[in-house]
Amino acid sequence: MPELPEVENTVNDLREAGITGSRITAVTVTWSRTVGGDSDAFCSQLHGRKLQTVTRRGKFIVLIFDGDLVGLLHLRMSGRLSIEASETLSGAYDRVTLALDSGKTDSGTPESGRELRFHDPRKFGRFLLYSSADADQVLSRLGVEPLDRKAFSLEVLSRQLKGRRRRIKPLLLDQRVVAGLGNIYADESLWEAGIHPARSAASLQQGEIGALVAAIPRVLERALAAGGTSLGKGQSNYRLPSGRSSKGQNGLQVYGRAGAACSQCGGSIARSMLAQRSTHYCPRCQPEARIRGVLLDMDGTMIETERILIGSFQQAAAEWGLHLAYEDLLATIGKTAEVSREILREMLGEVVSFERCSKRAEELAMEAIALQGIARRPGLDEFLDELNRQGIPHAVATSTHRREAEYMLTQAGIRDRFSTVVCGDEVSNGKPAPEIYQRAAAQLGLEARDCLAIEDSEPGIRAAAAAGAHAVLIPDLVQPSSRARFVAARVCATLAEVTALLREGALLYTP
DNA sequence: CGCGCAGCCTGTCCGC
DNA sequence: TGCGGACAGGCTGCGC
Repeated sequence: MPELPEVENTVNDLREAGITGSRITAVTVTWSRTVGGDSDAFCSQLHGRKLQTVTRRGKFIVLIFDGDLVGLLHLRMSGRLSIEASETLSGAYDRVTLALDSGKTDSGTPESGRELRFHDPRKFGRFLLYSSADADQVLSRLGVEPLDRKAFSLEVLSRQLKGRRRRIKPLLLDQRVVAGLGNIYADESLWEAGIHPARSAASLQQGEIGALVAAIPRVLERALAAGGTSLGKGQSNYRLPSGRSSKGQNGLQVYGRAGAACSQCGGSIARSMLAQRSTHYCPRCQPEARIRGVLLDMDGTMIETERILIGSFQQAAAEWGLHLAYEDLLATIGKTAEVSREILREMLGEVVSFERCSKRAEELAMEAIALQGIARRPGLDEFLDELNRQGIPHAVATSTHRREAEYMLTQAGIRDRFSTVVCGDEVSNGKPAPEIYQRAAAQLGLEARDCLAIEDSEPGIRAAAAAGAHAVLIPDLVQPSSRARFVAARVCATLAEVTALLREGALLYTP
């Protein structure tokens, strides 16, 4: 049950209750395994000791007694401590009870006897005694304290994660790595850092580790301030020793919220099993992004056809005496085919039909291409080289019809770099419908959600996102709309930037 | 090294 | 209402 904030609150509550300085006058154990199997040894060791200090390390409550005796108390799933007057009836789940002498309060008034009771329905909790040297040895196996600002740094966590192929969530739950995180706060922290729980630790970028280093203390401090997290109302629920209530559960963003809306993106919180623990996350804010293939748009993404097409259309219109502004034509880029057709139709007015003009424009474009070829967009060659180097299959996913696409790819000198090309005339619904991307992924033998899709236009990025691909937007001639930015998983300035991410492994999150 | 699984325990909740 | 199964905030040990 309890994680670091609940344990910390418990410790604080014990301190406030003023039990330090008390002497143990009687010890009762009703479940011997709680104390390591030998109740008699436990009782006789504790009897007559004076409790000197109560502290916490990770999820352990550390009770320091006089005479080199240290109690390490772990609440595990359902453990709870309470301080009660001796005459209070003992509960059915009290596994260990320490009677404390009537110490003096600050004012010097004698108190009636009190008892520290270890209540633990599920019996997983442990209360073991050690010499201080042995206790140190046990505690030394724990990882860094996440609330220790100095100790819990980017460098320290980076070192812990470096080269480890283990998934990040089980790693965070490993007390040897970070001491005190449990299932709730591991999920919450990963959500806050925007990291998918199944990402391999080694795949995390410095920036992501930085986000985690910031998120973990934030999440824990918030829970601490709220008095811990208490779920449900049953016997095994967390309560403070004093019986005060906690309300940290109200601040949870993902834990126990499967199916509910993510407060950041409105998407649905998912729940799955990871390392036998239920795991909650937002698939949109915490993308897994297992990139197994890359799908590339053609016009504007790989080759500079948009400029040629605009120029040709302008030239064609001029043959009918119409002088269209380059900027106005530019505005048709990034619209769906239907919308841009309507805009162009309006520009041409009664002078010439859209069909005639675009047919002429196409001829002119082909002439221009035949004459000058088509330029590849900067960084394309290096990007394709990198894909080949890493053995990542890739395909073209274009709205352009087969005949023109083949011609343009050939003229641009990249036709032989693709064995898979899906064209607009081969699907029933063009972009922004997801069909082109779905088909391209299928032809690579993949699912679109395992693919990176690279696009320059809004309909394209919408198609890619709708197919479930990890959609990267590289704006070409027009500034991306806010909607395009919203659906894109990432916006990059150039293909070179994507190549760099690919080299770093930032787009290749191994599960 | 990292994963999955069983085990340790009892209570609660959900569907039938 | 009863009954079986899934699941619960933790951690360990084992086999692959």
